[in-house]
Amino acid sequence: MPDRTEQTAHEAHSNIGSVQDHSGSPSALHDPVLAWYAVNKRELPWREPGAGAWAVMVSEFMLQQTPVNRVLPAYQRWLERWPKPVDLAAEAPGEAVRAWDRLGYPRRALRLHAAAQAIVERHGGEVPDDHAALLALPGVGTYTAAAIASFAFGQRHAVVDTNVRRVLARSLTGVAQPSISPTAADQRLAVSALPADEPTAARWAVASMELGALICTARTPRCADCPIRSDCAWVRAGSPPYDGPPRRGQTYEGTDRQVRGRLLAVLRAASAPVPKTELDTCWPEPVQRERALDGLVADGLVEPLSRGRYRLPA
DNA sequence: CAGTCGTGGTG
DNA sequence: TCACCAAGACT
Repeated sequence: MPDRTEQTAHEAHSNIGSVQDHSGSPSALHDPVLAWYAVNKRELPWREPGAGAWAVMVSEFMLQQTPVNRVLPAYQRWLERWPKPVDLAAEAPGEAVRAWDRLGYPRRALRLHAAAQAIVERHGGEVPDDHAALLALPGVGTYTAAAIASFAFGQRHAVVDTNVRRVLARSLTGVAQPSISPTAADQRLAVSALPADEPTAARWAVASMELGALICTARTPRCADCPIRSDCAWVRAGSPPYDGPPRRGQTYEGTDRQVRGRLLAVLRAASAPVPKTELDTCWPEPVQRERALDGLVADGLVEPLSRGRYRLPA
């Protein structure tokens, strides 16, 4: 437990630049969150000391929109099979899609494969430590570039994922939920909350994210166990409910995504090319079925062969 | 920039 | 039960 006395009267000189009025002071959060993390962090394979940047990168790709518990087995198998970028780069992209299993969003598998090839071609087979170089890799966006640079190389970057956006929205801005999609304001807020010192900033990045994953959760936050509850602007305001616009529910039944998922499941399970007649059994409605299959081919997830047969890309 | 892209666990 | 949610990227 962090040994903090009750809030040491926040100075009234509040604001940083143009960001909205935070009722909390970012620096007041650092020590409690870091201390909490030291005690409560999960032991995850990509966090082990010898994991390396490739392990971090693989985990980050898999964790894009997929929960930790579902990533773990696929992650283990992946690194066992492809311990270095060059190992994956030498494989057919379809093997990456197959090994991706049912993690969802299989284009991530394709992008990770392409990123491995780019790492071999541009960086001698080593995951680059430069933020701009990372950002230039397929499938690496603002978040993932910062995450790899911070987690794997200890650099100082604002690592802004949905967890961090929620933690900052509550603790600093005082609202129940962050904006629906990431905004420039979120990014600025995260930058302003970053410790100045590089190693401390790197620890803050994982720690604040972990806090969002374990305590400051979306549905039912465990405020009673939160190390910064006494400094949290949202708690101080009486934990007001979310009052913004309704969040779009993501329907799945009957969508192209469901059809794509079914088609790809058949192809993943097949060791030989699959006749289209077999794929046709995946979905009764022909127009949507064709559209889904065409989409998969266009995305490079499926390769059409002669005589109406299909397979994962070679 | 809003839409698209999988899958499964859960409150 | 069923809507909501999970370490986003890309167009």
